[in-house]
Amino acid sequence: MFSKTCEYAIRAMIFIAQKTKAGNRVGIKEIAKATDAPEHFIAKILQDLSRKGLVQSLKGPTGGFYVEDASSMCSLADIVKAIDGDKLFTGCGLGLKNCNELKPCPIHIQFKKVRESIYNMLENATIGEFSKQLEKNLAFLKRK
Amino acid sequence: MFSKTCEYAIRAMIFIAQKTKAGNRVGIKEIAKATDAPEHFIAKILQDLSRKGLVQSLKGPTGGFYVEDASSMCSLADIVKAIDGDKLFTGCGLGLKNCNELKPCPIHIQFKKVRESIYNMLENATIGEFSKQLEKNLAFLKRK
DNA sequence: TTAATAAAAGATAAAAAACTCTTTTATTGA
DNA sequence: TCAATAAAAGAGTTTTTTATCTTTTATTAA
Repeated sequence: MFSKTCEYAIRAMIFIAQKTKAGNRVGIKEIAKATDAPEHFIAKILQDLSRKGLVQSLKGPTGGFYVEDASSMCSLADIVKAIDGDKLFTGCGLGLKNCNELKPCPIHIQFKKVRESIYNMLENATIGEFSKQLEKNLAFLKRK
Repeated sequence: MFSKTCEYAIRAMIFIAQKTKAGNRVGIKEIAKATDAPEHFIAKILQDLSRKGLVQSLKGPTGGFYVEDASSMCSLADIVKAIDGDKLFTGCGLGLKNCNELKPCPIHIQFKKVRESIYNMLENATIGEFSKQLEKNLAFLKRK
């Protein structure tokens, strides 16, 4: 469904949002541990998200990653678009470039419905909401 | 959503089923052209599907690929499972191995619904049905 | 103003996915 | 039986994704 890069990104964003709410900035090492992701890899991913404005960061001592108020309202769809692009939401299920209503691929209609339900889910799911769940221990981010 | 390999596989299976209904076996070259796939690559994929019994083939002159009656009832879900495995249907949306009802990841519940709708769609979509659409020119398989 | 800290940036490596080419095997029909 | 045909099998190559390592830049606080 999502690339690994995107999975790491979502996990990291949720974790950072939670820490921000608690009033802390958080470093790469802690993020990597908490989300069970390769440290240098998640660093690259966050660099990218930072350039795109989905997360904020500060260098130096007491530095780290955090999210601005606006960012905690960002949806999973925003993250997925930033990392994987929008092919999941708009592309043809069979990878055909010229698939459309007029010249549909065989699974066009069925696939459209599924895509819409995925999009709705991701669009309505904000990072801030999830970080609440995390805090209440109603959800988890670690693999083991 | 699906790997490219899987997309090619689905396109090829639909095309072969249609040709079988018309009473013909069909060669790799024709399949590659009709589904806009790399010839040697789709050959490998069909070898695999053939070993798994989803498609049949005969070597030599007049040989080619075809589907047994039973195979034309095979669903998209069968093909996806054969090629991509079942991680799309069972895996965690965030790639967590230990995600479950008791210890859910933050998107667990939402994701479950989406996965179920994907599975239902793929399970209820048979190759035979699509080949009918193809024949009636109600659907298409080529990229250009 | 300097030592420590932490992210940014750059370069490289490993693994997986996508794709290609060549040789072998099975089948046909002349 | 033999030449032609077509898939199977084997052995690559290329590209993309995932991951790691090293150096640089920015910031802080002592």
